[in-house]
Amino acid sequence: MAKKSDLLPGTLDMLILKTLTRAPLHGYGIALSIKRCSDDVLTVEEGSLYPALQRLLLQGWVKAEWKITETNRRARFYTLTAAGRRQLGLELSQFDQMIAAIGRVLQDVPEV
Amino acid sequence: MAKKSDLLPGTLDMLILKTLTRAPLHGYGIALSIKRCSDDVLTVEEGSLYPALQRLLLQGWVKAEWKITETNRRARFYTLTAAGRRQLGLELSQFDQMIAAIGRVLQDVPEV
DNA sequence: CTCTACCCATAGATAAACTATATATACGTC
DNA sequence: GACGTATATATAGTTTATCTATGGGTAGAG
Repeated sequence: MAKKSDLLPGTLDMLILKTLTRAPLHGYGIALSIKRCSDDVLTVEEGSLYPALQRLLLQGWVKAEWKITETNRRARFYTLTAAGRRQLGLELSQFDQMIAAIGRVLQDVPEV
Repeated sequence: MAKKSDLLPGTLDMLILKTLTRAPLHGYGIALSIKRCSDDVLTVEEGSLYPALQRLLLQGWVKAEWKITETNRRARFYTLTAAGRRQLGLELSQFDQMIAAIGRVLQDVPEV
């Protein structure tokens, strides 16, 4: 009942960019990382992840190259670009501002 | 440049329901209240607000009646129902959980 | 009588996320 | 050697939420 979304809409790009600040990763690894870091609260579906990566590539915020994984499979590894790092900074500050603003609305005296 | 949205998508219903815990309000008043509470960070556009109110009515989370405002105009005043109060509780807890999860992903050791 | 603030509502566009599906490989096990 | 599971990428099609752009209308000030 009422499981609206696996993510907070509007936060996926930020989460991906942040994940890539640690190390280049392939798509599958990004999804796993976000899932694990969030203690299974955030699940990035494939149908959300790969289109998002295409967007980020197109914007020049990440670059990609095919490599072989530790498990000996072909995979596209994504690396954060300088522009991507700037974009992450921007998104983080906007996110903080929004969350703070929402907090102000939510904590405003309940009439009990 | 990169002003994506006036709101964090997925949070509008919660903000409206929360606003109505203080007192019944008409649509215009709800929008003003959210804008002011958030120090002008959150702006609820009319094209977002009224469809949202229709959704909430349809779900039975608010009820509406036409009244006359303090400024002597006709307006629909929305009141939170018991179901709406439950829904708000649910959305608040899911929101908290999401924000906490996102926080864990975002604070996770930057590789500097 | 005109302007501003107040008030409601919908149509259409856009964007982001979802479900479902397709493809493919490495490796373990039976 | 057949089969299942975990790994890995990708797209098509749907849904949903928000936005932009409009339309209508009233009260009161100047």
